[in-house]
Amino acid sequence: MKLTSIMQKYILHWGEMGTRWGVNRTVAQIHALLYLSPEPLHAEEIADTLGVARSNVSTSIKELQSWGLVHIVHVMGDRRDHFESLKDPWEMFTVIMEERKRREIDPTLTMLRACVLEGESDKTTPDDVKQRIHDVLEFMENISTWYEQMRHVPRPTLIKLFKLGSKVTNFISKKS
Amino acid sequence: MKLTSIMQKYILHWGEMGTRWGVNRTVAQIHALLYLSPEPLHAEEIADTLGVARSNVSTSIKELQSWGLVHIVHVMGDRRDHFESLKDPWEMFTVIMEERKRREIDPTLTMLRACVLEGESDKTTPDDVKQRIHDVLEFMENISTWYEQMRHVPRPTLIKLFKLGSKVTNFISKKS
DNA sequence: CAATAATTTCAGTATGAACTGAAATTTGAG
DNA sequence: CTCAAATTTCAGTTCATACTGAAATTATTG
Repeated sequence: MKLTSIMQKYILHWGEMGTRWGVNRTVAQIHALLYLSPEPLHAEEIADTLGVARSNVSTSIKELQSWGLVHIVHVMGDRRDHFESLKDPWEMFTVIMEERKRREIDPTLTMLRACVLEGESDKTTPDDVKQRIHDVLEFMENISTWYEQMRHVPRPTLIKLFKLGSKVTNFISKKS
Repeated sequence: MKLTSIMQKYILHWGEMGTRWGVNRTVAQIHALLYLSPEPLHAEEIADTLGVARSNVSTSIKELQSWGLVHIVHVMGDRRDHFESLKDPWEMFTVIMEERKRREIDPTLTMLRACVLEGESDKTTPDDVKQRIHDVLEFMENISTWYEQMRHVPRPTLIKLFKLGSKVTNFISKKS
């Protein structure tokens, strides 16, 4: 696959940004490439296009599949696996949110609850310290519950809400 | 500073989670320690408590200050700098959001706009590829604008909105 | 059921970021 | 202004993770 200057710029930047998240450069680059690509690509083509080892592509694709961002596709008369990315930015966004919640928020909630529980029978930890742990727990539980509710709202409604922006708050702040 | 079992658990977990973000372990641990600590700590005490080099604390504190999560405090009759963390989870959250937007979203928007611009005078990139870059730009601009609006909403209103959760959507989906 | 293509695994290597400790610099007190 | 304490800088080292290439495994075709 031949990359135009624009595609290169996009893929390189995405790779950089990936490292700022928990994602490594190659994984992010492959995702960018598959997102841009008009048709599904097979592993070797990805390796050639990005200049990385075939085996590296294999591992990275696995990672992207575990996020649910990339899916296998089969092409008639070709035994090789082909891969394609989700194409809807909104969907990619929600998939990533979902997964980050699962990998980061949920384990933290578990840890915080364990701390609070242990705190009940622990006389050595000062009360104000316990209080602060409790504050974090409460905050994250709020975020979590809010998110749980929001993700069950139908997409069109969500988009409408989104488009409204701060207009929703005019209404809310009035009714005390 | 003596860490109780609970505090250790909290700080170690926070350190782990830090690495999942862009933050390194020590930086995250120091932040956790300062958040829990009832009073501001000086660098050496932090180094001793966490078992890291004095110089490492210096660098990490700089990082935390650049995020606006930690501030210098001076204690009467002590020339050493002391440090304290923001204590309000909501405030910490918004500070982090703000900074991540600045470091991650804004540069990406710049890149995407450059791609779209270059695309206007580029005949080599297929139209559907250009379209997809445009889609991402549009999506991120939406997020960005929404965020800009939301951050100017007064905190109490925001919290109210938050507490409402998906109740806001009942209203919205009705008026088509 | 070969033969071959495709994919995955994995041991070893490369790379980059984090960390240390010593030296340099800055700050503050007398 | 001098001295000591506090802080920062930085060259070298450690450590974690990404990456490679070869070998092993799995799948597909005739």
